[in-house]
Amino acid sequence: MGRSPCCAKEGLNRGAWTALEDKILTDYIKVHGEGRWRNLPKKAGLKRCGKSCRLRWLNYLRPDIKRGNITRDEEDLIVRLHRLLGNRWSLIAGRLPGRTDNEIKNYWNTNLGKKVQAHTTTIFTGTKKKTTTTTSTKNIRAVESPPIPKLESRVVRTKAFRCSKVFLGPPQNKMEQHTDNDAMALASKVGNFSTQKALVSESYDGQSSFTPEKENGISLDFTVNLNPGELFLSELLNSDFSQLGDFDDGLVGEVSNDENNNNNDSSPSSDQPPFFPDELFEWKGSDCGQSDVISDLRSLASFLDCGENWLAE
DNA sequence: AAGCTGAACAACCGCAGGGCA
DNA sequence: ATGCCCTGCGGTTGTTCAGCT
Repeated sequence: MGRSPCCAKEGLNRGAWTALEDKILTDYIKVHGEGRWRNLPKKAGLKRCGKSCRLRWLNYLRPDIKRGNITRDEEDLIVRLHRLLGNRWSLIAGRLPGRTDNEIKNYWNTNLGKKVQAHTTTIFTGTKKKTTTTTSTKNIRAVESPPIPKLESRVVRTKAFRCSKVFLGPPQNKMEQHTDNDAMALASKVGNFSTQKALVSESYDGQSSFTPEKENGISLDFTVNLNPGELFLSELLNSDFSQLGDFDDGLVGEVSNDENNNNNDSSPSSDQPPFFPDELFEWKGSDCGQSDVISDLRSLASFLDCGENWLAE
């Protein structure tokens, strides 16, 4: 199918926005509201493309934007969420009121990514490498920050669709059957628990199914058909994980079977195995790397438990 | 003081998904 | 079912600025 270009580039301003442009855009949005970005520049009298206007508004002009340094709490949250979500900056930003995905992405790329990388290198090699962020005053915050937990590749791949109904397909083997049943038990136990959103991928027949992710030679292949329901990742992040059991603190950053997993791409952007609560892995005695996953979930849970306070500020 | 280097961040670009006609 | 539009997302680039030599 054809696609018209986002905007005709001729005669449009590019680069940094001027104060006047900012004012025009802000005034227009105050009057007409957000949206209709494509037509906005023409109506507002801006020589910008709609995309540019949207970006400028969302990343800079919005009144609820929180400017200033990323706090340690925010930094910690970013690291933890990134560990689980990967480069899902918009999702991460959704947990950081006033912060934009662009800001978080930039901050990650310039600070946290390096720190995490350095930390990972240290873990793998046992040697302390000098980081690149040591001298600049801009990086004082980074230097003062505590060691960042190792970036693990346990990333939840998310898609924003809902799931409310679960269908148990015929078990293909014992382990898969067990997992299915546990998943159902857990889903009913925690109500709105919404890992489904993160765990499932949509199949072509309109149903959703767990993607048979192969990790460490273990197939997680089982099918759970889900209709769009009420579950979102945000709900997952808001879920009361305490219902899942007593979670310890301090699990983030623990080094587990990395040696067994180092065939994984360290980049979180690659497809990653889903994470599951403990109940899904009573069979976890097999060495298939799930302890990391569980650790991540626990970490997220404990973190979110303690993190809601400041988030609510 | 001038040039160089790297960090920080704003902005751009291309792609994908959803909605609608 | 198809095609188009709109929007959002993530990766990348460009610019500015501070620190260092």
